[in-house]
Amino acid sequence: MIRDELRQVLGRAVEAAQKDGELPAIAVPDILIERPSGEGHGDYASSLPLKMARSARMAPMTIAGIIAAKVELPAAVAGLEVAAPGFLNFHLASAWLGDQVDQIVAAGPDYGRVDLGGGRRVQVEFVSANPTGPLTAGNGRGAALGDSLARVLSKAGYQVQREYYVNDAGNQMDAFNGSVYARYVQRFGGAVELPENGYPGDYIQTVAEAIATSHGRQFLDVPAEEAKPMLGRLGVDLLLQQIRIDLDQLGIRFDEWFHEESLFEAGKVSAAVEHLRAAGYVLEREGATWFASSTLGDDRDNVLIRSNGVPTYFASDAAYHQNKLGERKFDKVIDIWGADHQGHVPRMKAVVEAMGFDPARLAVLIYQLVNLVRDGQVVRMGKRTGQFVTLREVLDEVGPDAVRFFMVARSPDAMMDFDLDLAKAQSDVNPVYYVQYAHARTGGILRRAENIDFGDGDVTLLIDSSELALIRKMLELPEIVADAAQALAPHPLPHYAQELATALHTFYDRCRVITEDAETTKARLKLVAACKATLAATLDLIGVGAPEQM
RNA sequence: GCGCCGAUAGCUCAGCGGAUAGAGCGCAGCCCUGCGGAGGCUGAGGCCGAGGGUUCGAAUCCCUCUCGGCGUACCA
Repeated sequence: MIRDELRQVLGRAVEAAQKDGELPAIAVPDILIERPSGEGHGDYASSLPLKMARSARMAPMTIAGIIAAKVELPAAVAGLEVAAPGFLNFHLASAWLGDQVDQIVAAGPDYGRVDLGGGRRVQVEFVSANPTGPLTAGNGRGAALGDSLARVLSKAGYQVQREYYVNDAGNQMDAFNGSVYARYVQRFGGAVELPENGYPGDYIQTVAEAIATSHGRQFLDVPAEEAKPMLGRLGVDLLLQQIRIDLDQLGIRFDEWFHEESLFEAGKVSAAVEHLRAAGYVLEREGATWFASSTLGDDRDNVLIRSNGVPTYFASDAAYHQNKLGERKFDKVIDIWGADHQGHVPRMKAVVEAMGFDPARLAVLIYQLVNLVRDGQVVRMGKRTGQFVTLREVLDEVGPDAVRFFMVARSPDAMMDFDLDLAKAQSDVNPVYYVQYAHARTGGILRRAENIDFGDGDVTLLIDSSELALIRKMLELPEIVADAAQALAPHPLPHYAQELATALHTFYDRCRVITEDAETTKARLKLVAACKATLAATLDLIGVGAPEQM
């Protein structure tokens, strides 16, 4: 990446100046290369002289002049200028810019790839919604975020595994089992009340109905305490099936569906507790077994095993993370949770550390919850309340591409009001269609020029301001990928996609591609092909389709 | 109470230490007898929640406050 090259070039220039005594031997601050905002500030800029001024006890402009004199510019850079109050502005050479078009065409769908990961293994665990109900619109946000992040990391040279953690153990399952049982019995006219903290949602009746259809009334003859888990098991399977279908429609495939129950079956949960005990982090108090998380920065201790002998969700989660980090040995594990699990973060970090792992190997991403707005009213979401809008409804109403684009575009930190009516009303002017249209347009041009071989197109003919602007915009993709991978934040991608689409449309409006001028035609076709590849790569990272025609 | 997150154009949101604060939608104009007008161009519209501080420089960092979301269980 040219950005890294400029960083190195500046570093060497400072070093040389220090060696020659033109600059004092102070510690050099991090060299940041940024994209200047205004016109006329070049393609890249650095404020390094400003940052050095204080400790060097020299005027920023003087430092800038010294660095500029010492710097050895790569061929890509046509000029470097010093600008008040102490910026260094780089201008890219248009010959080099044109050359990048060839590079992009050669890279094709691979364009944008950077090697940050060096093949290190990263696991992204996301969605992981309880299989006690359908996915909600809120889960859709975690789904879009997680999958896009996985795509970005993969593009950035990591070996990525996508995992869905199925919470099919614990006392919420008891509540679920009892709920399905009640609806099942009621279906056949029996009088069994929904359990006290059961699931009131209508979908439980749908599940019970489905089981009644496939299995008949056979569970009525089974003692209740045996029938409940059997019915619950069938219910979970049905719901997981639906969850897979929803995710599939969003273009999300998990490499692994990891069942919490398997940890109990293999004795991993008690093993984890014993592991913590051996490490000296377990204490018995009030009849329960506690994890001493307060000694590791959490503000309170946490129960691992209740006084009734039943392990908490936290205990199995400890075992789960031991499995991820210790047994499967991922170099990095990224958990993506909704804001309602935010309180779980400090103890999870603490338990990972207590088990002897470097806590930096675990990153927990929290995304703020989604408020669904319908008829101007916020719909409170939650499977326990039975009041929620399903992902399915949103998918049916707005379509998967718009859902993904919209969900990925928001910073995870920002709470989000998803107005269904608005999303529907806006769907025909949705930014995603604007970007997809740009891609289809490149497809249309190339189809029209099928019989023209533009392989030897001369890129030095691309000199219109809109052509150069488009090339510059395409060159940003690898930087965006690198930044997104580093920050674990894919949300700049949709914004970039829009800018790229605008650059294409502007070019299209100013420059006719297919003309009598064979040479210009070939050069521009090559530019269009490069843009098509860049758009497709960007859309792929977001997880939406890149249609050939619309 | 304490902790985490948010507050930027009429609306939905980017920007999160740099040079005149951006985009989409909406609004007001303009551009088609040429490759897909689901397009392009121009304009109006901002005490960047409030107040202090740090810095050559703050929407961006620190402190206080206001409002909103979430968390603060032997729930998950």
